[in-house]
Amino acid sequence: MTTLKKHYHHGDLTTSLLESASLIIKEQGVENLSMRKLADIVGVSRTAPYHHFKDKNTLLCSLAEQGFKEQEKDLKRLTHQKNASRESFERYVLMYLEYARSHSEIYDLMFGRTIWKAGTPTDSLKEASKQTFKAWVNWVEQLQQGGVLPNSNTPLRIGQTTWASLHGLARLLIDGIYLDQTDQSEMTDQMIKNLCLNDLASP
Amino acid sequence: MTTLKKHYHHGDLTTSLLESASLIIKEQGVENLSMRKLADIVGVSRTAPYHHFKDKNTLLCSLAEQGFKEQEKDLKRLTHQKNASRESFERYVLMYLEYARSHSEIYDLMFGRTIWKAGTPTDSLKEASKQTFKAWVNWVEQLQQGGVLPNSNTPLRIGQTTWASLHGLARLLIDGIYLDQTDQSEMTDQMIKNLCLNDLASP
DNA sequence: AAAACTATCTTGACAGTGTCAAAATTGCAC
DNA sequence: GTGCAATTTTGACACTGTCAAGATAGTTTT
Repeated sequence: MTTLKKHYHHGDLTTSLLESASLIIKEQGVENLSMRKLADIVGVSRTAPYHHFKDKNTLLCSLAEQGFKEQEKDLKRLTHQKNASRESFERYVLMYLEYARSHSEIYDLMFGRTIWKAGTPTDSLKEASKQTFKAWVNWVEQLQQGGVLPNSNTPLRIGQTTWASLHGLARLLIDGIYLDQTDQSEMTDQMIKNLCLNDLASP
Repeated sequence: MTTLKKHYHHGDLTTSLLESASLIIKEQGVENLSMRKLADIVGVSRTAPYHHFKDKNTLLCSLAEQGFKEQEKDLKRLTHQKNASRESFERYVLMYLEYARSHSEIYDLMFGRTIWKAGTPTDSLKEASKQTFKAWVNWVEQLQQGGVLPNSNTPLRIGQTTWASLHGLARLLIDGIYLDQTDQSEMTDQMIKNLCLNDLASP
């Protein structure tokens, strides 16, 4: 973005576009990203991006895909660590919510309707999201075996519901409905309690 | 919408716009609602709507507000019914998810970023949503007293988290991420189990 | 070396969007 | 009927995504 060559051929427009787009949506939100502004910032004509991305939707899918890849890496690291303790799970929940907060626009692309309903998810994106979810379910399985998450159902089902809960919380924190910082942290604490298997041992 | 008078003055443009807008977003999604098309359908010029709604955002807020009002009514009915049983809660959860599914576009307006983040919620909308949430918390309190929801925290906090979970599930069902019908119903069942206080009585 | 080819980028154009300012039309109170 | 206020229209502007056709540069072939 900073290095703008004045050659006819840009060099590596594809990644340049992705980087700039990522920056724009981070700072101004996805609704303020236009292909034309993006092209302008990268220093190229309006339609140049269309030789690297079929359309705007495809570009957004690419952005979302990066997010999934990153999340999958985090999950796999946790799973290989083989530390399925409650503390470990708590750390992940906090990490998940922090990611959602600090990359709220990417998060919205990953799970929001912009791509999944209004747009059309790329095959590549669908695959990435599926892979990430699989990594999540794997970790949930470990957490069940570690006695952190309930064993009352399959890893898939427990994974779906606890993730839905986490996702719901993330959305509320992100979408501008809950802004009070105190509420946010206490909601998170309570949510963890809701998700985890209660320790029923008497004191 | 069906009755189009050819007078200069439309009669009741405000409600006519709301009705048509509601129909359009239901059938084509909120991203396919344009002020111009809307005006055209109602049989009025492009800018006529702007004398009834400050801008598109305000119109959408009005739509969302209707949704909140309806939801509040449902909740108050439940509360006055004083039947804080698990069955009653289950019915509400199913009803909530069914509303989200069948009015997915309105639901998205009520809780999504279109209004709350990308746009600016009207004072009137903020008030309506606050009122609805209060009604929800009131019912949660009854459910806690009825031993359906956990008593480990205040009605506000428990209300926030269980609603977040419900909302997360609703979003997944709505936003096109989970489409498989079998998964949907089993996820719902499991979610209810997660939310409710487990009956620990031995058989 | 020149010529042919391919990848990349640009210009021009079209249909669509939200919304503002000024002008036109109408219904109602007097 | 006259005046006023509510309502609607026309014109305009600055945007948007994206297509078709042409221009340019780097690469390969001869």
